[in-house]
Amino acid sequence: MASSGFHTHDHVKCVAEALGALESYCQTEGLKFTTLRRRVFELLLEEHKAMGAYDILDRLRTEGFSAQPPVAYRHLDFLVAHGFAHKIERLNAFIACTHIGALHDPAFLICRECRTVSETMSDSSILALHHRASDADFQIEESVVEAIGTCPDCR
Amino acid sequence: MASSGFHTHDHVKCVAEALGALESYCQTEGLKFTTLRRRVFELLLEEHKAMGAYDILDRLRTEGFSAQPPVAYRHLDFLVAHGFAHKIERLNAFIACTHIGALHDPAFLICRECRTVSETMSDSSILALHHRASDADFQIEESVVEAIGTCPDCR
DNA sequence: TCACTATTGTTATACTATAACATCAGGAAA
DNA sequence: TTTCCTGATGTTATAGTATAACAATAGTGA
Repeated sequence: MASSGFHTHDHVKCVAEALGALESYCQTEGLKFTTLRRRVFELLLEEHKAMGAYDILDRLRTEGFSAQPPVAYRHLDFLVAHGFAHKIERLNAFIACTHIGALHDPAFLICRECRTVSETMSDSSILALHHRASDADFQIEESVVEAIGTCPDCR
Repeated sequence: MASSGFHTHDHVKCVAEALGALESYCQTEGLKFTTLRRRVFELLLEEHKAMGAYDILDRLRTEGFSAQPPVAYRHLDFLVAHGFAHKIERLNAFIACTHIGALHDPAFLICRECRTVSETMSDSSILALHHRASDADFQIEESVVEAIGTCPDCR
C-alpha cells in the first residue's frame, strides 16, 4: 500500500495496470513501447508526486541512460500527448495520469510541501466557465484546475 | 473602446480606475506608489493580454528604465502579491486583475493565439474540488482555473 | 538491398526566474 | 542635523526550465 492522492491504495496493482494500459495503447496505435518510454512512465508512477523534467533526467542518468534534456522532455511530452501523464503548470512538473483512458479535463490538489498530487476529473465542476466561454464565443480546447495547499501528512 | 475578455468596454475608464485603486491601496497600506510600480501596472493594463516578464523588461528598457530581470519580477510579484495582477501559469506570463478588491480565485479563458485573457471569478464553479479536498483533509490555499482555446477574433 | 519512418542521441541555445548584495531615498529618533 | 532604520531600486551572477536543429540508428516493408 502506498499513498495516492492522500489516501492509500494498492500501488503495485496501480502501477501494473498503468503500464499495461500504455503497452496496449502503443500496440493499438502502432507506437513502440520502448525501454525509455516505459522507464519514464515508471518513474512518474513510483510515487504520486510531481517530478520535474530534470528530476527524471537525474534518475535516467544514474541508470546509465543518455540524459540530455530533450530525452526527458520527449518522453514526458509523449506521455502527456497520449493521455498518460499531465503537466502541473504551477510546479513545472509532471505526474502520471490516474484516469487513463477517460477523456477528461483534470483537476489537481497539489501539496506545496511534498508535491504529492491528487487528480480528479473536473467534469461539470467548471461548467460555469464553459457557459462564460460560449457566451463570449470562446472555444475551449482544454482546461486545467490546479489547487495549491497542504496535505494532511504535511500538517 | 477596446477589447477586454473578448468584449468591448470603456478601456480608458478601466485603466484609470485600476490605477486609482492601486494608488489608494498603497496609501492605505503605507506602500509607495512609485514610478516603476505604476508603469509596470500600466503596461499590464494596456491590453488585456498576458505579458511575459521579459516583455515588460523590453518595454521598460526602451523607456530608459533599468532593465535587469529582477526589476520586472519584483514589480510583477508586488502586483500579484497585492491582488492587482495574476500569473498565468500556462503562459509563464502576467495579466492585470480585472476584479480588483474582490477576494477571489480566478478563472481564465486564454486565447492561445493572441494571449488575450478573460478573467472570471471561479467562485462556486470549483465547488466539487473543494468537496473532494475536504474529504481528503486537504487544505486549499489558492486555486486557479485556466482554460486554453481560441477567441472569436483569432478564428 | 533499399528506402522509409520512428525513435533516440547530441550539441547548442533560448527562455524563465531568483539569490545575493550594493546603493539610494525618505522618515523617525536622538 | 546627524544617525539610524526601512523600504525600494540597481546590478551581477547564476539557477532552473525548455526547445531547435541536426546526426545516428533501428526496424519495417517494398
